[in-house]
Amino acid sequence: MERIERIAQLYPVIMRVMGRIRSLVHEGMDLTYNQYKMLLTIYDKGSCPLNLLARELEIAMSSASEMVDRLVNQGFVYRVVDEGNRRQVIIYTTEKGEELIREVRRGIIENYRSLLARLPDKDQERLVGAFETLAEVLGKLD
Amino acid sequence: MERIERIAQLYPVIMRVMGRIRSLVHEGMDLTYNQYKMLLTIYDKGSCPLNLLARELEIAMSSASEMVDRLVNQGFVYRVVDEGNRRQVIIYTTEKGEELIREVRRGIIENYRSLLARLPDKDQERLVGAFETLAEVLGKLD
DNA sequence: TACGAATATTTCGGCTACCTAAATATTAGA
DNA sequence: TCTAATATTTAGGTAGCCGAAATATTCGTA
Repeated sequence: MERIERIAQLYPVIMRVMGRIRSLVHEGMDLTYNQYKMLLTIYDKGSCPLNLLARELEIAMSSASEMVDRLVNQGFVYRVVDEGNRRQVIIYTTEKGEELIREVRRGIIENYRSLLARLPDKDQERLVGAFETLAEVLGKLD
Repeated sequence: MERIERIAQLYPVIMRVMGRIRSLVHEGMDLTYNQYKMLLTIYDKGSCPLNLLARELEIAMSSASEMVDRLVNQGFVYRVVDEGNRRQVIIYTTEKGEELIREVRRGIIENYRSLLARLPDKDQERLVGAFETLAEVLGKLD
């Protein structure tokens, strides 16, 4: 079969299984995957202005603002007006949010571990290799 | 770095780019990706009872029913009560739906083609290879 | 054969996640 | 000192997803 068609055929298969992996790995966490990504982005920087958050997560500012609302309601982050530029709002993680993100992160690694344990060592190595190739090659399309 | 951590690190990177590819490839189509998947499933079988549709797309019956509503509203499919088992509803594509799916399918292939054209031949080959490895290895986790 | 259990679907209420456009507020610049 | 640019929020929509409740229909059995 032609190369393009092969890719068009494999794409949905891979997306489906990748999605499945995501739900297995994030199962039982107290955050949706998107909330996890957002909280992690803030946590890794210590704090993050909303506009940067939207840019990094590649979503509209209004979407980011709504997601922050949900994280605020759950007590994981809070907003502070930037006194150096009062138009800007900076998001900080709460203690509760930091504890959660560390816990979820550990849980995710553990879930990856037990998921991968179902594969023979050789396949695990092939998986890592394929992931690395993909990250590199697809990165060029970005 | 440990293998598990490398996978945990690469997973979101790949998901992000795969999602990006999806939106590039499906850009300008008159169907969302999920609607495309559903319509294609029906089209490939000629028709499909709702319960089977839900099972194949791995969504709740109620979700499938809503998606069918949207496809019906757009004039791409219609419902028929199965006379052999009047509890069951069978979904058929309309002429309009069949024309659309053929057109969208061609468009998707074309979009893949121009997307991949941005990669040197060698990388295209690596991409197919990585996709095939992933499909095989991840399939075992399913 | 009548009746309760199983099956198939739809509807309802509720949630996340997205978007655009409009409304506010603040700051920068001419 | 105004106007333009910047940052955010709010309002109004849509897709997609779920579980539970409401309907219909069919199956199996007493």
